[in-house]
Amino acid sequence: MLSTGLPQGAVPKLERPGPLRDRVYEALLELITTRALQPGQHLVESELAGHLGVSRQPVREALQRLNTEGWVDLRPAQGAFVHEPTEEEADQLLTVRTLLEAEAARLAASNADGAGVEALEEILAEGLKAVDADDVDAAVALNARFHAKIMELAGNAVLAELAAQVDRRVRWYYTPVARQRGGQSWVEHRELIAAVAAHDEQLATRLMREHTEHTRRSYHARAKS
Amino acid sequence: MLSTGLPQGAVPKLERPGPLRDRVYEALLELITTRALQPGQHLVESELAGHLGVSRQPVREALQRLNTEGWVDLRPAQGAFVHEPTEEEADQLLTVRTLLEAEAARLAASNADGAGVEALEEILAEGLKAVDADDVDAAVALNARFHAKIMELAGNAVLAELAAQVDRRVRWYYTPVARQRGGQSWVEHRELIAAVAAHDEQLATRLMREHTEHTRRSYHARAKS
DNA sequence: GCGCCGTAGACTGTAGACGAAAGACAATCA
DNA sequence: TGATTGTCTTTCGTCTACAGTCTACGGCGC
Repeated sequence: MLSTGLPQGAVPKLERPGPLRDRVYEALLELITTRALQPGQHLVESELAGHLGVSRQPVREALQRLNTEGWVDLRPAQGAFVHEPTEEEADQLLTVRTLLEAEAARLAASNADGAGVEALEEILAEGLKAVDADDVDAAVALNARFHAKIMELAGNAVLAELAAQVDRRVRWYYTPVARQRGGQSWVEHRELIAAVAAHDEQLATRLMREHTEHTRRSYHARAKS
Repeated sequence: MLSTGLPQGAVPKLERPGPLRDRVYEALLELITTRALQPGQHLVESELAGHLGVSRQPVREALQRLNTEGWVDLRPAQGAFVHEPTEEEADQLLTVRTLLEAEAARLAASNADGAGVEALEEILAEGLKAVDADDVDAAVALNARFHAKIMELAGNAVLAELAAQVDRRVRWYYTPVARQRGGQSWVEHRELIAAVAAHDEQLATRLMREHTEHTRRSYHARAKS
């Protein structure tokens, strides 16, 4: 028993800066996903280091990580280049995403309890509100939160980690068209929640699969235009 | 047209050492998977560096990569520790593996041509030969090659990469029991090849799912003993 | 004897510097 | 005029050095 008399949870853990490489990683990922760094662009270590006010070392380590996660290509003795997505790769990513999300939906339907369903419905409500208000940014963000919550309810950490990576990259390729589909998908979300609440694994799987397939179709429709 | 008169394909491309970090990565991964470095062990950078005859820097970068791929845990300001697999995590990994392999089987059934099926049958023949000869190591290696070939036939690079990572880790957790199941699985492989050759996607999916589920059951049977 | 505090050691995190390879450009020769 | 070669700049890969932080151990007070 601690005898300090301090409120247990209130201590803010003495906010530490945390490893520099992680912050560099976050910063670079942000720059990439927001298209501030364009696909194919050559990332010069010393430039980034100077720009971020750190040494080259943390930058290198961040680039390493970005490389293993597929955001940048690390050509030996030549440097880092922002990955250039191809049509084929985008399609393959969407296939994998469909797979992972569908499984997550199945597991969520299997595991979800009342509190989980409630949380989903809360996000749904906010999402619909955002759509009504034509707040596309909020709608997109809430969409991500919805899928993340499904993942959480699935209770499979490994699956969640893979899905998070795949999802983020899909979102990157997909941002140009993401805004179009902002509203539509929430109708599908509602059905999915019902299936999860009813513990209907098969239905949940099917709905999520169709849901992500819609996304794929939207993507291809744009790609051809 | 090159006028050197050198034989075109015969030049061995002047084998370059390649980035040091990659070789360190390979070396460490080998040490981990072979249990030379045991789970939970503290990996001291300077020790590894000295042992491998390189500086700390390449070691750090290799550890970074091993961290993102889940082989080691990198506790801030404390160093790298070989990841300790839990029962729960192993189970989750097996779930994901089942998912990925089943999808690969489906895609393989959809895409495979004569040459692909032939390659599978060749591996199968070698595998059965290894089993007959009680050569467990060869059987295990061929098993990996078989699954890798299925992945290749699936023609989805993203899927293949994820599956390779998951597979390798499953194999790591599973090595203690892998040897038991050396022979049994080849019977199942034969059926799978037939399904792929017949382009029967559903059957191929089902067979692969059952196949990997057998693996899971073996694992749990061992875990409880 | 028990617990707390201070100190020392070890290891990581970060920075800076040097050598080497790859690409670009210009000068030279056929 | 075209290709080739030499040089030069840029950038990466690696090494060494220093500062910050955590852990462990010994001494001190209660």
